[in-house]
Amino acid sequence: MTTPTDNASRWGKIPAWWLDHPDLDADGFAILAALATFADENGVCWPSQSTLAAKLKRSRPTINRILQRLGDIGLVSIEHRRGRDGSRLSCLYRLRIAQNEAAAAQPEMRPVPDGDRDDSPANAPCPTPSQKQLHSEQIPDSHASGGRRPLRDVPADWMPTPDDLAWARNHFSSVDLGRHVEGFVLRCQAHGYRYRDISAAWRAWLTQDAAAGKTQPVKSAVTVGSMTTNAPTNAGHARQSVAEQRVNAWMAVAARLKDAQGTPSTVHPRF
DNA sequence: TCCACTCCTAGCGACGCGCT
DNA sequence: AGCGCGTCGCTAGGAGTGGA
Repeated sequence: MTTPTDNASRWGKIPAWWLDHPDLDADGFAILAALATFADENGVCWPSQSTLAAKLKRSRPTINRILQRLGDIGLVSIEHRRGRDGSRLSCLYRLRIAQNEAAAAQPEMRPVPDGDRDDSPANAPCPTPSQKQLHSEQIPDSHASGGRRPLRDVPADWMPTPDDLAWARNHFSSVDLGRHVEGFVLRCQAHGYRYRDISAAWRAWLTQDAAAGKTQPVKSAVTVGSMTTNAPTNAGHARQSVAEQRVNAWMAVAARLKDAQGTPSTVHPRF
């Protein structure tokens, strides 16, 4: 446990994009913020659930449940730890700091030694001195204009827009988008998820799944620019899902539009 | 628009597990 | 006994819905 003096010298790094995450609520954000105050520059920490519960004035089961949720949506990875003697230690939490953080793109995320590092003062990670706001320019909130949109169910035949597909191809060229769209729709229907902006939600899911390594690579090259798609007539893809076929069709349309407009392929969406 | 009812969810206590 | 965590079941409050 930390003393007030330690708390005064300890602080955390909170990425602004967390606020825009479609599945992150106030409770989840509070825990992320609390974890951030314990985390090192790589977002790694291991305070006990009891400590978090005490800090946030909530019961430990509540903290546990919210942590599970954060793990489910990919903002935190939870690893159970054992001491040298086999005793059970507090869980290790890896905060997802970067928005497009892919598992393979985190070489700086080195494994944590097995020492009994916890939230005690001596082990509280020391924040780097370079965590000042480098970009003071405020980005206008896209939700501020036009009012608050109503929540919508994700229909069974929902498909990403050509812009969504172009964005996905630019950011995750190796991901099987058709399969991911199908999984996204099924997941939303299974859990009853509703969104104000389904496209933004899908992009967020894609980003999370790619970071968590839950996406499947394309079975063969799909080059939007050259209009090459997984044709259903291909014997190797005879079992191509309806969603995949729809996505491929959409990608073909997107490519046509792109070619027609002669615009650069780079898309810069924001969450 | 107001009221009553129903349903869902968050929060919590209690208990159990595995280990020293 | 103590520690850290998972899970079950209960309760209270809020949201949603339908009728007057």
